[in-house]
Amino acid sequence: MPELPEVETVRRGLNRLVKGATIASIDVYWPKIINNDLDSFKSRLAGQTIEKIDRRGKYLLFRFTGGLTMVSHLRMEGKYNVVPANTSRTKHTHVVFHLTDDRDLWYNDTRKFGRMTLVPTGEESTVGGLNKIGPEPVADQLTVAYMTAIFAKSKKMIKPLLLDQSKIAGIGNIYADEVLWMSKIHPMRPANLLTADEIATLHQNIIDEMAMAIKGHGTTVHSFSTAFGEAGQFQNQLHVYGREGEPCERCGTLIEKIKVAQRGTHFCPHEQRL
DNA sequence: CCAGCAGCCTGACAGC
DNA sequence: TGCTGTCAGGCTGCTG
Repeated sequence: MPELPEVETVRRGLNRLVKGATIASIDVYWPKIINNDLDSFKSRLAGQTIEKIDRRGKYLLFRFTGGLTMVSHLRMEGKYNVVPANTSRTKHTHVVFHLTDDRDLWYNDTRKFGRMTLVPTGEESTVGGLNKIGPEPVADQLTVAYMTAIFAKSKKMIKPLLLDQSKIAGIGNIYADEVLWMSKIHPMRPANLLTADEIATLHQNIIDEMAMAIKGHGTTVHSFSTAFGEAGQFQNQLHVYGREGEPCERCGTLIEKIKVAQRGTHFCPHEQRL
């Protein structure tokens, strides 16, 4: 569930299902997922109530009574589920939060890449990538002036720059390809060579695409059958991601897939020129 | 500063 | 069928 629209969909699902719930106890089956001392993580959360779940970029912020925040990053495959108490866990259930209302909140993660960190509320900006995270991709926080300034300073290729969470929060591999196609910009173009018109177009497309994807409840690439984010419909509205070999919707040229900065990258070689 | 690459993990899929 | 290599929506840390 990785990019911002998917994480936002999970956040909304969690607020609907477990806001106000109280943790009775916690079982952890893959300790590396917890960045804190395990016993302290469990004992500090026992008895705490979930006030709400916030989000910053791709990070979920569970706000607890008692002034605690649990920062949770899903990385590639992390998922939350709510199940009846004592449901037998699956091979990919690595953390179980037992709630006091006869339900369990599961954290499932096939590849075990996700991480959780418990900190005093207000200190979440010390956690991992949150200490240097860029503005959210919404109109009142991400401005054309800001993008113009950071692009002018960088000769890096535009795609890896869009994926850099310290520059703009929340964009991942799917939406980076999508917004570059919409903006007719080659993914390998050095950022400092974008024109003012291209930056303005890209800025608008980033904001519109994120909003549209949230409205569509995110993108579901693999067909899983559980959890909150999986009602995602936005995969039906992708223009280039996963469409290599298919004709570009605008010009008919076949979409190509290449590697850019070690990431699979889809683009139209006719319209997206270097 | 940057680019490149290994590492973290498991599962799905293509090709032999 | 089984084996091998590659790939996957992310991020960190190391190297040159």
